[in-house]
Amino acid sequence: MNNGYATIDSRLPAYVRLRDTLTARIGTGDWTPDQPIPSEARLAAEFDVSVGTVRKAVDGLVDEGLLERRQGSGTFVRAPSFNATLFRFFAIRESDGALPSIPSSNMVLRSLAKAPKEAAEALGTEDTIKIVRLRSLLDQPVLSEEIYIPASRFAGFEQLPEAAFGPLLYPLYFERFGVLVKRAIDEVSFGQASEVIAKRLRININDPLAVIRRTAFDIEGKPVEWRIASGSAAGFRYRSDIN
Amino acid sequence: MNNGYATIDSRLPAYVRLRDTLTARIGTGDWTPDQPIPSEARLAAEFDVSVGTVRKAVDGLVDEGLLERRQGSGTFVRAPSFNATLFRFFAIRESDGALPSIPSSNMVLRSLAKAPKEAAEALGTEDTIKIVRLRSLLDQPVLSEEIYIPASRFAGFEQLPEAAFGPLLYPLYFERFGVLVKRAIDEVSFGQASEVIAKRLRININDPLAVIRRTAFDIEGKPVEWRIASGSAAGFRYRSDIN
DNA sequence: AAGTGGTCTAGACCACTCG
DNA sequence: GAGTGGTCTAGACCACTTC
Repeated sequence: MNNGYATIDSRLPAYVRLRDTLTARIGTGDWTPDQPIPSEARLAAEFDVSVGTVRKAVDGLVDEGLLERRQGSGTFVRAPSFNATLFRFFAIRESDGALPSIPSSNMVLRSLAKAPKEAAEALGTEDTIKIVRLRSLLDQPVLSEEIYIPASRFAGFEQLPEAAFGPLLYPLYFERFGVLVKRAIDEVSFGQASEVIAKRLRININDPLAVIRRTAFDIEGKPVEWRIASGSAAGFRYRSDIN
Repeated sequence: MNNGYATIDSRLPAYVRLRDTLTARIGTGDWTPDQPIPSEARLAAEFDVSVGTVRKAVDGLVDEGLLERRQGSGTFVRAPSFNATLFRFFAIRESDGALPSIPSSNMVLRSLAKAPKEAAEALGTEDTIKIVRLRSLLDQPVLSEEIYIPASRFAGFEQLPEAAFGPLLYPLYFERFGVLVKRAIDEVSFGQASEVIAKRLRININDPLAVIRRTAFDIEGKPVEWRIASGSAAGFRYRSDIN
């Protein structure tokens, strides 16, 4: 890992420095997913290294999922593919009919708030923006989410227009705040519905509840989001692919 | 993916053919984790390719976790590292005291058996060996497991001496049957304890239950194990690292 | 036909481990 | 000091996409 600070040169291998440089360039949004980035030969010339070294740098970013090669066309920035990777736990189904779609989202609250202990520990700060959402499938609420993000990195988030929000937050993080979620740790457990949660989900108090806590990290490994999501345990499915 | 059969030559790139050849050689156990495999230069000579091509083949296997490079020493077969990767869901704790250790295991039953529908579908065969285990932490049963493995690939499994079994099955699969678990899909859900399960786990009938279904796959992507594990929902934790 | 990534080579020198 | 992997080069030819 790195120390969390801008690790520019030191005496790292050329391909590592190039990789970091490219990562930064991707992060700024200079390059868009619809245009190829400069060709390997061009990059080699620009950075005064051999094509082989460029390939090795690009290889790393392809592995990380940031870039995508298309033979004959060029190399492209990948539109964040949170679809497949980070949203596997919405394989919630109703009465055995498979429903793999992404739930719609209703914003309940957005405000500056002091993070609760668990979130503050995960994020390393109490100074956060709190987001409460209700996610529904076919107008049926299935998941109640409480999300905390560091106010320092998401300044102004609480004032974004409603229209800016789609069903997924991570693309928004990236587009508006340059925060790219790269990795997350989920923890699934079971509990019972509190009064508030029961009302939101339209279930009874003390009904069994599935609870997912997630800490999400950016490219540099710094925590950028903590969330806790609750849904009725009945019919709940969490799928995880272990490689 | 490949078709599941020995995909030797066809007109694949040299590094792919070499990678497959090396994989096969690792699978047979010719190479042991305590001895380096032949050096890159040696492999290049043996297979009549350049060192760069050998590196690319080895790179792939390192990424897959089958090999491990040690600069100055050589490249080694990795002792199956199921520890870190495939056993993340045993972060079960008791009353808030973190207990990250691997649970011990008591064999309850081993026999040839017709797989239940779910297992048969996952494995593609009904002809299986059934294993029932009880896993405990500090003499407290925490997880009841029912495991099905294809009889064709694990012939004689039901007759292995008790002594052959450690707390983990995957190393055994590899050492005795050459089956290397490479990937698995877990599904966590919620249920209630049946009479049998309740008795095994020493809880009450209908107590809330966490249920984990897993399908495990070998290097070639063929399913080699289906299991269902149940534990009391209270205090249950399933951790998942998403990259 | 031009330009891109995909494969492959043959060699150089460096950094590290080990006897 | 010998042997190993780690980095890097400069070039070749192939396969594919696009115009």
